[in-house]
Amino acid sequence: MDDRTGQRTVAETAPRRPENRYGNRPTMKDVAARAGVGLKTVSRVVNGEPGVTPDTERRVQEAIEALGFRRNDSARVLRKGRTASIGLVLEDLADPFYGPLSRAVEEVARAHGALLINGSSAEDPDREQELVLALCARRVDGLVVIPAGDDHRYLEPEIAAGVATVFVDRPAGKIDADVVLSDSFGGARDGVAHLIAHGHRRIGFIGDQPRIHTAIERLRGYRAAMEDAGIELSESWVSLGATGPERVQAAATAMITGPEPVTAIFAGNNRVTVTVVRVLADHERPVALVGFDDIELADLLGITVVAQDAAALGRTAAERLFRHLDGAEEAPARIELRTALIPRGSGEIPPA
Amino acid sequence: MDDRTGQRTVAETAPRRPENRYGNRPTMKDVAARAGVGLKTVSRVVNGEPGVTPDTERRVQEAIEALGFRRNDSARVLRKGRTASIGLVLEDLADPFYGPLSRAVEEVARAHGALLINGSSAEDPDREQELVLALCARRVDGLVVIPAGDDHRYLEPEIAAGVATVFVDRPAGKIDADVVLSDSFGGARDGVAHLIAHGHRRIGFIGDQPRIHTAIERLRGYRAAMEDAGIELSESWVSLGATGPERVQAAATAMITGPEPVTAIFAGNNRVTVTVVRVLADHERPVALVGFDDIELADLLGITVVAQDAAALGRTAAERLFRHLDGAEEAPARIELRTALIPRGSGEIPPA
DNA sequence: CTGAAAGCGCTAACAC
DNA sequence: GTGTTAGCGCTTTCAG
Repeated sequence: MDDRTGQRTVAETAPRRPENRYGNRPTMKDVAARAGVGLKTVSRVVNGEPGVTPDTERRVQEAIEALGFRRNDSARVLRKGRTASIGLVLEDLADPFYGPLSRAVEEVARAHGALLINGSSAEDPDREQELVLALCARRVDGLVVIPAGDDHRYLEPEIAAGVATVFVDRPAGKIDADVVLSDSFGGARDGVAHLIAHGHRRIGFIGDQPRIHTAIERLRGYRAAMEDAGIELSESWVSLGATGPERVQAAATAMITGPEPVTAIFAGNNRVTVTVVRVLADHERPVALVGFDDIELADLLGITVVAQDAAALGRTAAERLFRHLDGAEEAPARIELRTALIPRGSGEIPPA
Repeated sequence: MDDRTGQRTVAETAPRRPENRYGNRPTMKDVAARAGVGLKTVSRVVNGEPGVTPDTERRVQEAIEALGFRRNDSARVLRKGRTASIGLVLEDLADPFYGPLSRAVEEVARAHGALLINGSSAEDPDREQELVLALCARRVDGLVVIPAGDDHRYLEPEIAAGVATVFVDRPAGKIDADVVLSDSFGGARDGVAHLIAHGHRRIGFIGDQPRIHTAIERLRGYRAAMEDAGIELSESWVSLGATGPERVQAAATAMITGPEPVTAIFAGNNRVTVTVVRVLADHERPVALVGFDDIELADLLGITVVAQDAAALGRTAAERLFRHLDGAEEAPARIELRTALIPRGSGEIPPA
């Protein structure tokens, strides 16, 4: 059983206690026994605490090495009460808007020594709640939530119990909490005003489902721009609903071929824009287009967009989260990030 | 202190034990005391175990509600030895290739009641190892890894200790482990053969850094196609390296303007393709292009690609992982997914 | 500088 | 049906 032989195959020299449920892993106790020291000394070495002789430390390190010991953070968490992990609940990680956002949150978490648990709500309020509560049961230190639902009172006990929470992209429903979002209203208004400045008056708006805050805000921006220009709008120019290709395609087709055909379309988000671009590509009469959200390759396709910075959204939210975790006692705030209109051609097409 | 008043504001009725580090949260013990039952009975109710009278159950549920109790999974994990979470280490969640992959892994995890912890290695082997070991310390049940490094012996003790591990996109280095990947060699060969079939003989290859397995495989495919066609290739047609825009732009420009200018380019991945498309857009002489990886809007730009299914990669890997966790004793395998050539125009341009 | 004992909140094993 | 006890692997406290 003696293995001072210095073999490289660490795994084989691990102790074989039969009933250990962690796949038979060595514990600090095992390390202590092997190094001939007390449990607490091992703890000190593992955590880099002072007060250990270099010689003792070496012996402990050797034992750790030989046994292939790795501290069990579950036990640590139980004792310390902090998991050094945060949760991020978003709509769909497969959406190109959320990848950079998640990555930005991860970077901030990493800088604070925390891991990130991701979850996709699929825009389903029940699933959002289920995920959030699962994360709370894991005792994540904090939560970044892109809300799917519009009632977050279920989070009140958690927040009261100390789970720092920041909402992103859309405000929380029925509770007072931090939120970081883009200026959807202003961005949409600017985009539509841009189309108006290029001579359009019959402008369509295709947006997401009305229960989604950003959809409503962008629609408000559209209406404001139209009103500012003194344009009376036809309700046949406005379409809200699911952003799947079928619905959007139908809506866009109806708008450009209907009785009062639009000469321009404002697309409410990246998914809408992509589908509208496809529809317009198959259409002979040129129709102008401005889309909310930037898209990869939009420059090559000459798509004018109102860009929001997904990474900045995530970064700002995460930084605020960690400021709370570090003890800052700031009142819930609403942080709004500016959008940027990027003209690339499609928004500058004159009315037919 | 009695609060049978049935107030809705759950948070306020929670007990105020002063020194609890979980932000003062009620435990099962508190619930038991309040419901006037034993600890184990609460545990039974919380976990839906049988053997509790409906009446007792109701009283316990009420106490849970009133206190805002939520089971502490950290303690549960410590006891049970399973965290019901898996880790996914990839290169960069902001890359559109990985979003869908991560989402697919998440869906499988969800179906098995597990959460997903994501981490980005930024293609840095040290960071990959750091992340993987942090996940192991958290005692994730399993690991899906898109390797950045080429030596994974550091994982041997973990795997031996029972951490199920599946590699994706690239094989593990120096250890024998499951891997799920796309047929990079075959895909690249098909893509280049497609260009050759359209009359090209001077074909460039721009790929990722040579330490990345897929880069090498795709280059091999390129060489194989060229050799099959009896084309002797000039080394000035081949360029491997970082896939940042600067390097790729320089490489592409050199190839199309050099002494032996290519009439077609095969792009080794999505990032390369995007940059090459931009370069070719500014170039007067038409140059054919086939890219590895599909890209959003590639259909509108008419980019011919060799598509791999990122979601299928993730799903397959995760399913294999959970099969292991469910006790299947399968030997490490290599699963290769087919790629699909999608002609859209850019690959069918004849040589100038 | 070092170690023994207590206990984090839960579940497993066994009483009653 | 229900409760009691022990203990998961670690950190905290406090004594040597």
